[in-house]
Parts: sequence; C-alpha cells; structure tokens
Amino acid sequence: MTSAAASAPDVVDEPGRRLSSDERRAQIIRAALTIFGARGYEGATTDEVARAAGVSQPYVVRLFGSKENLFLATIGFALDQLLSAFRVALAASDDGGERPVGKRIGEAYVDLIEVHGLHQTLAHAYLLGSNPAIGAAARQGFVRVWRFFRDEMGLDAEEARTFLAEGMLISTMIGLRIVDDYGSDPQITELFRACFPNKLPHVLEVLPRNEHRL
Amino acid sequence: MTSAAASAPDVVDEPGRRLSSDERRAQIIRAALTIFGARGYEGATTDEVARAAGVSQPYVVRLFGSKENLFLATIGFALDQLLSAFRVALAASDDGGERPVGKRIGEAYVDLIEVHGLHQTLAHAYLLGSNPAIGAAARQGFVRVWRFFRDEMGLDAEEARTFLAEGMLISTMIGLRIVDDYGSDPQITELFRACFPNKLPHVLEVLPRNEHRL
DNA sequence: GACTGTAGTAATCGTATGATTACAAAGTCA
DNA sequence: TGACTTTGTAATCATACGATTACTACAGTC
Repeated sequence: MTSAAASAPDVVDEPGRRLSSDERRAQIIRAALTIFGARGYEGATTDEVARAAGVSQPYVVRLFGSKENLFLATIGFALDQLLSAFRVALAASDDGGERPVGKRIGEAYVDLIEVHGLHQTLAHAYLLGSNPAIGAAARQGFVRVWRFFRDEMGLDAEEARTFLAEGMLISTMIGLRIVDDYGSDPQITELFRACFPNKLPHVLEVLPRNEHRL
Repeated sequence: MTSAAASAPDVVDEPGRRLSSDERRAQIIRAALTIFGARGYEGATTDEVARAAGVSQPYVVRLFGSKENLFLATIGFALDQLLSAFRVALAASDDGGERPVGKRIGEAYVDLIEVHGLHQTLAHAYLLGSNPAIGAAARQGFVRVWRFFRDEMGLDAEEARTFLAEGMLISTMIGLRIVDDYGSDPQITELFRACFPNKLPHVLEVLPRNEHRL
C-alpha cells in the first residue's frame, strides 16, 4: 500500500453513469493490461478486453482505432507507471536515505505486480521486436528504462545491466506463474525462494494463486 | 562453428524425396522454432510453419495432432538443445580448464542464437504461465535449467539466480531485435554494448539484421 | 423544447486459421 | 504383380475475431 502504483485513482464505474471518452479509455487500458498480460498481444481479443472493462467490443475498437493502437497505448501506460514508481522510490531515497537506492528501486519494481498484468504485458512487448510498430515502441520503451538507470539513478553501464537482468528475471517468474506451484512442488519452491529472496511474503500475498487465473 | 548448436545434422530435403515421419517432424520443429520465435505462440500460424518447412498445412497438424502439441514439442526440442549445449560447455571446462566454467556456459548460451528462434520461443513459453498445458510445460522446463545450474554445475542458489537473470536479459535483447538499430541509434548502441560486453562481434555477425526479418 | 454533439450498442461482415476429410502417390514385401 | 502401409496434398469446414455500419440514448445549450 505504500507504493506509488496503488495510488492511481481508479475510475469509478457506477452502473448507468456515462464516462468521458478519456475516462473510458483509461479504464479500458487497465483492463487491457490484465488481458494482454495473461494472453499476449495476439492471444488477447478485443472482446475479452471489452468484457473486462464492461463495455462492448466495437467501442473498444472505436476508442483506440485498432487492436494494435490499443496495445501501444497499453505499453505506454505501463511504462509511465513503471518510471513514475521508480522516480518516487528514487526521491524517497534522496531525503530519508535509510535504505540503499537499489533496494528501494527493486522493491518498487516488485510492488508493481499490484498493477495487474504490467510486468507480463511489457515482457510480451519486448518479445515482439519483429513487429514493425510494436517492436519500435518496445525498443524505445526499453531504452527509456535504460536511460532512467543511467541518467537519473546515475548507474554505470555494468550496474544498469545487472538491474535490467534482475528485472527481466522477476518478470519471467511472474509470467511463468511460478507462484501457482509454490509450496506443492519442492523444486519450484526452492526456485521461487531464490528468486525473491526478500520480498517473498509480499509477493505470495499479492500475486493471485491457482484457480484465480487473471 | 565450435558450438554444439551448429553440429546438429539438418535434414536434407532433396525435392522429390520422401522423408520418414520422424525426419519430417524434426524438420517441422526447426521451422516452428523460427516462426514461433518471431510471432509467438498465438501469433504464429500452422500455415507459416508448414510453408517454412516446405510441407502442406494439414500435414503439420496431422503429424503433431494440434498446434498446441507442436508448440510443446518445439519447446521440448529447444530445451534439449539448450541443456546439451550447456553440458558440452561444462565438459569442455572440466578437461582443459583454461577458461572459467561460467564464461563458457554464458558463451554457449549466446551461441544458441545460431539455432534460429530458440531463445525467443523459450521466452514466449515462459510468458504463457496462464495456459494450462503450456504453462505447466514451461515451468517444468524452467526448473530443468535451474536444476542444471544447481546440480550439474554445482552453483549455489544465489549464483544460479544471477545466471538465470543474465540469461533472461540476453533473451530479451534478442527478442527486442536491438541489433536492428545498432549503429544507427546511439542509445541503442550503448545499451547493446553494455549487454553483450564480450560477445559483441559474434552476436552482430550471427543475428540477422534489418530487412531480413526471420 | 428542438438542435447538436458525444457515449454507447446491436447486428453484421470479411477473413484468417486450425482442423477434418477424402484422396493420390510412393514405398514395401509376399 | 498385387495387397497393404505410409507419406503427402487439395478441398473444405466451422469458427473466432477485428472491424464497420447503422442505430439509440443521453447531455448540454440556445
């Protein structure tokens, strides 16, 4: 609850009320993050997104023009969330510097699992380098994160690489849903403990388990 | 050319010759690796795979039963290739131990870009944790790699985590097609140099560039 | 209270795609 | 040679999905 991620004021959706197109777009992007995260760009359907957002499928298409545009908007939102969470963590380290900066940023990254689908959607985007539009956006997004580490955090290239690597591992573990078999499969349990050395209880609490699949 | 990856005897496809179903399956899996790597599980079509393998689309489906089975077979193959390449590197370190084991394994991993689509396909699989069949297979596969690091290489949990993390970063960079903008975009150039500190020339040589998109 | 713009849906269309069926050609072996 | 198996394709099907069109309802304003 202390993270910046949880502070976003979700759009209230009283049944019957009409939202402005911008409010609706924001709401749809939230839903899209979940769906794209679970099924990937091609695997997700605009209908699933629409259902999750509580609107009709044609309206999703009309508000964004195309599924591709929706995806681009979604990864844009994810990156904004990511970087602003990082900036909050960085600022917090600057004033009351009890904990090292790296720790704080790392925790902020893990905390972003509360924004459902964010890590998975970005990871999917990073794998679509072959797609002309999405690939270009993904590369630019990745570079934005790199620049944050180098310029705003002041890391050298080696340190920044290590940060990125740890981040990619965390995203992978989340996408794999390792948490589903935690406790039941001893191999998985060991793997999971090793990969989330400190944040274990928090991750277990926040990440949805078995049955509940989105 | 020194890697184990390049030593696989590709199936020769003289036009007119009929292959055994096992030979054909192997050939199709090779093609599937490329296609799944570039487009993902949902994004790839059995028709694309068939075309790349030089057979008809129905035949692909018949030889594997379903697209899902084809994907499972493909990631099984990818994991076998990965682990056998690791074992070769490990064995080579054991006898003539000039170079440290970690370096060798890392190089073997990067060298696997010669098996087109391997890294990307595995990365896609790792993101499909929500899919019942594929998710389970992906988790088991990931655990196999983990067990290699722990049991066969003898790493402790911390070291193994670092290895995995570096691997995930490399896979991400490949999936992003960072190479495409290497040289033209200065940001990308710096990022790329930092992430492939040693293997740079080799990677640049082996990874396909711009136009050539698979 | 008609007029206009915006939010939203129902119905539908075209197409891509995984799968199935039916059939042809090649190989094997008595 | 003839029966039988195995490799392989052409034609086709059913369906899912992104997109389009045509329409409705609500809100503000003059």
